[in-house]
Amino acid sequence: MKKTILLYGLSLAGLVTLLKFFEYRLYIRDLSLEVYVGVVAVLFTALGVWAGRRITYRKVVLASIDFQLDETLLDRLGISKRENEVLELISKGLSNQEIADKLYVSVNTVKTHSSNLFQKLEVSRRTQAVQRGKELRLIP
Amino acid sequence: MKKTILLYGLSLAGLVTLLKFFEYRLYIRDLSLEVYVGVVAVLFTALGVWAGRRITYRKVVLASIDFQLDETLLDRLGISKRENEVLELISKGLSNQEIADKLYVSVNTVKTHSSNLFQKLEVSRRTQAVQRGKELRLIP
DNA sequence: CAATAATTCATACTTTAGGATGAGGGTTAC
DNA sequence: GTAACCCTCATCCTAAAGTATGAATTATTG
Repeated sequence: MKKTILLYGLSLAGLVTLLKFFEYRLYIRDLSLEVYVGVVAVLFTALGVWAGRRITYRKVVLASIDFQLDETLLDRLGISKRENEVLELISKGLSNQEIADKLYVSVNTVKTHSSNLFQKLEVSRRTQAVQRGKELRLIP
Repeated sequence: MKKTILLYGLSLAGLVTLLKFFEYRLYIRDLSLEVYVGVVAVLFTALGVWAGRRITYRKVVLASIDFQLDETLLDRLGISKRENEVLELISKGLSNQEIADKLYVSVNTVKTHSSNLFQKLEVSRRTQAVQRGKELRLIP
């Protein structure tokens, strides 16, 4: 955000310099008012496009990357921390064994977690769990 | 797209009208050049922001909604129509049996398709296939 | 402290998935 | 027509996933 403000400030400074240059030439009378205003319009349109793209990009794209989990949703569904971890790893395409290795627990434990998780998500397979998890915004 | 162009044209027309009004007042000498240029700058910045947002929104958001499959990609990977269908249904969380029912074929056939599919996607499980399929933009 | 919930693990069993292979029928292109 | 695909199906086998149940441990909370 600070970077954006800085960039915006620098752009504005550059623009003002440019404008003053054109304004100077306007008073020297080798530039018509129409051309001057045209230059201003083009420059500020470009600035606006740049800003608009940046704002929208941050809103839309970064919002989906900087995924923030709704903790209260987990509570409502009665999904524990561990179960949620398992869900995330399942969604990454890991097998139960790989999940077990990553969490330093046995496969049986992973199976228990996933089984309980499926009940709470009202599904019966891991692929469905991933779908449901994305619907509920439990996973990105 | 046509709508965008139409809107853009109308906006420009409105802007030009506004500008001519201000230009008129400028010549009447009750407006300074600085104010006139300031108005121009603000108006065109707003126009740019609007256009920039719209362009980015269409690119980013609508591209993910109006999913369009790249046929050449399927060719390059050697994935057949049927295999691609199976991939889509897998990504929807269906079991092999459910896929078989939906496609009116036997489970064995679905297994053959999915097995061949996994080889072409270089994965070994359906969850990984879904991941890879999304990476490659084979599925939305 | 007692009740509750979460985490861990095991065992036994069923179901689903996946791999390997062969094979018949249909299209398409050379 | 025949070679190359694609789609279909089957069989056999292994691996992974999922269900059910019980139990021990550890926080946590009333």
